[in-house]
Amino acid sequence: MSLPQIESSPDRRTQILDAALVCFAKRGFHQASMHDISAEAGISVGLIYRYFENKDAVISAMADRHKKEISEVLERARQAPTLLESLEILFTAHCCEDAPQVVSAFVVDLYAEASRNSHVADLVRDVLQTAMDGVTDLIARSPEAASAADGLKPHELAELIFAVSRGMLMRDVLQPQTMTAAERRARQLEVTRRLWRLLFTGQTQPTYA
Amino acid sequence: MSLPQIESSPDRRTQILDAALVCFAKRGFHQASMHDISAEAGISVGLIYRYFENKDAVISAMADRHKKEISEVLERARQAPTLLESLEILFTAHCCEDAPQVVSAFVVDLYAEASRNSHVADLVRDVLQTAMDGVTDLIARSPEAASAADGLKPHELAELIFAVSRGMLMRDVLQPQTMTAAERRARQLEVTRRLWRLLFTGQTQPTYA
Amino acid sequence: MSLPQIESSPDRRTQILDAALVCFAKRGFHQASMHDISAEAGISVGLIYRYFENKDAVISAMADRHKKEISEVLERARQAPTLLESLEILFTAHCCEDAPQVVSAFVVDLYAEASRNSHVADLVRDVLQTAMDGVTDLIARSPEAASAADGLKPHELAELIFAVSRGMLMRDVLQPQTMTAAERRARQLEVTRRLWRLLFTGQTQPTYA
Amino acid sequence: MSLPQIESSPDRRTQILDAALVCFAKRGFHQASMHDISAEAGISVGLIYRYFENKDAVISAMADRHKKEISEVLERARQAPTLLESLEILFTAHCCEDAPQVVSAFVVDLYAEASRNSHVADLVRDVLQTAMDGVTDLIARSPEAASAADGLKPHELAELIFAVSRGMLMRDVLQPQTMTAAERRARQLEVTRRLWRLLFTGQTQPTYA
DNA sequence: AATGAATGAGGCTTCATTCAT
DNA sequence: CATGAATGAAGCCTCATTCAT
Repeated sequence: MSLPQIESSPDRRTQILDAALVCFAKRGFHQASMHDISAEAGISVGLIYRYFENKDAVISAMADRHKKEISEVLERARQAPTLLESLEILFTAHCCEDAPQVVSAFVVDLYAEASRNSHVADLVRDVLQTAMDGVTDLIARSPEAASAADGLKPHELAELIFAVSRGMLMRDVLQPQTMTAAERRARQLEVTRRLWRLLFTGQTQPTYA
Repeated sequence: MSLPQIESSPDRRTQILDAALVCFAKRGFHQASMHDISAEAGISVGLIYRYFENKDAVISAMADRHKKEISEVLERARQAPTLLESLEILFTAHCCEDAPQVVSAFVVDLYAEASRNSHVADLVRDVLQTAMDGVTDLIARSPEAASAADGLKPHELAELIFAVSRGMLMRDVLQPQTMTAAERRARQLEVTRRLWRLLFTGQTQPTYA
Repeated sequence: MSLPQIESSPDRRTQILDAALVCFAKRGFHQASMHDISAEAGISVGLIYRYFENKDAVISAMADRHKKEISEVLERARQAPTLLESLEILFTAHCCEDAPQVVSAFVVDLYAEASRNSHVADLVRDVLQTAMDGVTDLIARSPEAASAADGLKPHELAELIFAVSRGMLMRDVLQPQTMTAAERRARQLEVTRRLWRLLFTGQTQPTYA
Repeated sequence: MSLPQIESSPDRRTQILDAALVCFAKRGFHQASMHDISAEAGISVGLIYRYFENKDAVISAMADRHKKEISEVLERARQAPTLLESLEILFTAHCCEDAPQVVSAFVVDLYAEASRNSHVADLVRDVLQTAMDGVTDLIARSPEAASAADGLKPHELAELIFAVSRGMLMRDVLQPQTMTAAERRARQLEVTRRLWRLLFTGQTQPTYA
């Protein structure tokens, strides 16, 4: 596929979206001004309008990119040798990227926005559905699933997993900004393993012991 | 004649906060204008400033009220006869009140705000800590805890419970507004029971083993 | 003349004007709010409107009162045994009252207001004219006037005297608020005497000495 | 193509300050709205904020510009051949510029503002000090000073001169706006000469004594 | 392609004034 | 006589967006 130079240079768009992520995470979608974004990107305000129709388009594009990033994470998770490792990848994706709790704040804002902006809501729902389907599939195909706790079906397990994931991400936002990405990651991993043992280790700890 | 004079009539404050909740949920903290709130409350803009120093104070007061409401829910949960019922109360508190998904959107916004407004962050963290402590205690004292899955300690179980709760609330925000409070409640209950069985039924595997 | 109780109790009016002076001096006519005044007076906002039609009326009444106070100062000056003492009274009137540089700020504001509010302008002009006439008369009748410097006529001398007086008052406003009323007074007296020697001591210091 | 980009085009600033002067003189610092200023300048409100941080900054800049104008007047006064001419320049500077009594009203307002705004107070005090020093120096070096009345020292003479100057300016504000700049100038000149004769003609008494 | 000056609507907040009690 | 809750117009300021260069 040839990339027509019209309809935006991908590099510029990326540059702007990178800047937007920082600004959105730092101040929120609607508190971040177009000027903030342009300054963060090191370009002029007007230039943003050459690549995005308006601010809402930037937000939508961010949501879109988020969707792609989640897809990639999912792909990586899929290729992990064990289910546990897959889950670890999924649960820590948001805290080891470039910025520490930047992503968490962005995602919480994304959900908040979704509750009012149906376009964003559709996107987020779509992301979620895709990811859930992927994980459901992952579980269904993993050997551990056989001994899944309590006879829960794969899609029920996936739902619990994602709920915990979202819940931890939401909590992440409250952590003082002094917490490093590594510390956040460690915390997420701990919970992931706890959850994994709970869901897939079959009879957990033998009661009779 | 009652004397509401000194330090603000609680009724007015309540009226304003009720209106603010609707507006905040509908448009978000920063997209909701003071005019929106005054219109929703059926009063003039200026009057809000007799009861709140500024918009931030309204947001803080909302957070504060949220804290008290959570405390009350916790109290009710504490008085439930079984742990399962306690959890059901905790998990459905946000979707059966007066407004349907209003509360969910508000809470997600609250966390988003917390990531930037340290005052709000402190409040939310405080709410969370109190609630977690309460539930930890609840678990520690419940007979089911003895057979808790996987040897998880009460506070670890509480952490998982709250993560799921937050995660479900976050998801709630994506539901089309056509979903009724009852439907949301049903969904929450289902997940709650699933989680409960998982965590507290002792041997997750069939009892006959 | 009997004083009808309608058309305002003089005490309340005085109380309000006293408070207004403090507020006006502290914040300026238009920066001082009616609430400021009521708080300073220890009464409710509404009560001010029982005694004054509106804020402008308070300002006008302040100007009016200023006029009467100047008249009284003038009267005292008239009764002083010597011209120098008369001048000393006139020059220091504004810095020994209850508050220190409160009055100076008020008067400067009064002139500023006069430049836009023709009602106030008329009043201030009237005050000035009356005072000038009084001092002109004082000079004309004093023995020192005979040896007045340079053959200046009484009204020309009066004009100079008032110019210096206003000029010193204006400067007063720049003094850090740490300066006490006594220090201000001392400074004013020094200039007064300098001016007096200059204007009325006949051949000043003999040149030949 | 000139580069006015960085740190504000001086022309725009000047244009805004010119408009602000008119508005401030007409309505006072705090009564003049930003809209008034923008309308007077023929630009939009928002544009002012590209050149000034806020309204206070406009006021400060006006005070700053006043300072520079006074410096220029002082410089011109310094180059006058005789002391009398120097004084005439100083005394009439404010009433012959572009606008008639605009400047007087502005200066009175500036002093009023100085009594509450310490930043402005510092500026005005600085202007005054510089000007006083300049005139003191002017006097000290002029031959007339030798025969100065009454043995007054240069700085004492300067103080009197400035007091009279300020006093006349204050009075200027009361003049009906029908008075032309020329008439104001004439009046100022008359007083200036009177003062000069008084202060510097040596023996005020006829020379034959 | 890129800039940033310019616009103006809209948000937050204050405050003079009124009026029911 | 006195209060202070209530109103709403108006002021300051921000910011998404446009457009001449």
